[in-house]
Amino acid sequence: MNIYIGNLSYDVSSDQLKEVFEAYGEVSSAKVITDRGSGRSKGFGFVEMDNKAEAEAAIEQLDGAEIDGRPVKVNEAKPRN
DNA sequence: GTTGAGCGTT
Repeated sequence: MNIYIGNLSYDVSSDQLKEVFEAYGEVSSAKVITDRGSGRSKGFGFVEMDNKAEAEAAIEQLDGAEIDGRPVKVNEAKPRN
């Protein structure tokens, strides 16, 4: 399952994002999107979890939770084009 | 600061 995380702090790295989600299950990949030109975070990211039940639990538990002082928005990701 | 890449080209 693919998960979108919005309203992320610019200080959160892909590794930190992965650590947060790993508290709820196995994370196959995690990525914070950074601006290609400036190299700075765009304030959102993605996490992939193989186990659907764990993914749904992570979304439910982490939506609105604070990461680095910011209440993040978490939901199932749209497909990338 | 809300739905992904790439930077020697796409």
